[in-house]
Amino acid sequence: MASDKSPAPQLKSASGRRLQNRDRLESDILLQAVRVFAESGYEGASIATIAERAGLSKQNLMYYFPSKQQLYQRVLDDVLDDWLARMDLLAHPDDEPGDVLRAYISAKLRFSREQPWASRVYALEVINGAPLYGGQIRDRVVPLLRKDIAVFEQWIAAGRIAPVNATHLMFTIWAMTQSYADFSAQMALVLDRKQLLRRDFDEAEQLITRMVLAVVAVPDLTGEKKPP
Amino acid sequence: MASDKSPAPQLKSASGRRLQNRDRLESDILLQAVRVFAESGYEGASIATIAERAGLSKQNLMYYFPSKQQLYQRVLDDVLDDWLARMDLLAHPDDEPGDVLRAYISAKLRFSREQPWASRVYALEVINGAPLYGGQIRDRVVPLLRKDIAVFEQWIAAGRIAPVNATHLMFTIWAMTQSYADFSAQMALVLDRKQLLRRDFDEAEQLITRMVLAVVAVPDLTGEKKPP
DNA sequence: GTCTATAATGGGATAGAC
DNA sequence: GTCTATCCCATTATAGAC
Repeated sequence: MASDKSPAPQLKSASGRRLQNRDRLESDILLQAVRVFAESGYEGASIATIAERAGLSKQNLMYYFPSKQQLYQRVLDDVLDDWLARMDLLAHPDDEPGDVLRAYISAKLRFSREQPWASRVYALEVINGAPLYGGQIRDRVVPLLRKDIAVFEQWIAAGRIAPVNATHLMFTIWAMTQSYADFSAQMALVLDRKQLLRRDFDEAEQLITRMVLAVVAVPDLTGEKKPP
Repeated sequence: MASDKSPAPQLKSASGRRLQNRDRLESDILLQAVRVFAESGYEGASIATIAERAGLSKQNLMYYFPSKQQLYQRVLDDVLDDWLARMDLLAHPDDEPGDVLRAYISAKLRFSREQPWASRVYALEVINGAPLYGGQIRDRVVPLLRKDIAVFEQWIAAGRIAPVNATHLMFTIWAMTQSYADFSAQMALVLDRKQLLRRDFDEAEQLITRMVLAVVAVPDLTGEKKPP
């Protein structure tokens, strides 16, 4: 995480504290930045707003992040890092397809619940056609999605799940789970609450899991009815 | 469509042509505006860009739409008008649930295919928390969604479909169909094409329909296997 | 209705003192 | 590393001639 090129090992405590301070400031800035970018988009977000919320001056912020674009790309990098780390679940293609799918849906929904701003910033970029981040998506996200789709296809070839269009199955799982972050404002209006509750996510998880398992014809063992 | 308050009936052809001209200019502007707003968001879009693409000067555009906000709200109004007109399908709750669901999914996907910019502008607004358009969403969209959800619940109560969470069923249908407009850039990258093809939408429709019908336990009669 | 000119604002970025 | 001051540019919006 932190760069390892500290040139003054003799003052370890002081420089360490300084480094810690800098890291803390940077993460404060990034925490506010992801929210502001999610609320207003790249152009709509202003450095001044981010700085104000993080409790420092605009010019001081620009000491840590020399340009708005660099800050934005760093925000997206962190979003991807977090998401990719959580989504390494389909790396076990030999497990039960039902278990893997359940875990995948659960992890993706959890990301929507815990990091809604991250999800939204990424969505905004994709909707706009990924003008600033298309390269990273091509290099980091697309290969992962393709790998997951290949796993689905192996399962189909081995007769472990019913034949479906694996690519679109991935797209729909992505769409359903993602929307609980991106469209939560509209969902909250329909449900007549200020924001989505844990319960809503649990109910969503149950339904999405049932839909996916039903279409690939894997017995649904989640919940209510248990074998006697 | 055109306003009927023409004050000079004696010059019907001239004033009519003028009115026609104005309408044509307005619709040209709106056509470009929805694209630019979809590509860059509200703040990122500039009047100058819209005017340039529509083939007139920035100041001239502002003669027809006195402010950026008014233009934006008019764009969103038109998006909603189009969408609401197409989505009046669940108004026939006595038809076969399977037929209604098929038609609904098909119409929503068609909207994503034919009006991707409209879909994206709306999505951008919702993701940002609907700061400028929340009132209209509450007044026009939410009641419609609630009505559709109530239809699902009537079907469940009558035993015509399996018991599911009707609200989240609506959310997932919305999510899956919407994403074929909003996330088409990423989908195209995964599929290694410049843009989605008609075929992709057809395959999506098949899978989404199968998923929805499977989870509500309605026999799926779409396609491949027909009774002899 | 369309043009030129211009206000007025806001935001990103830089320079330099401390 | 943090602050003050400032530059520079893009953009919305208005005024007024034709």
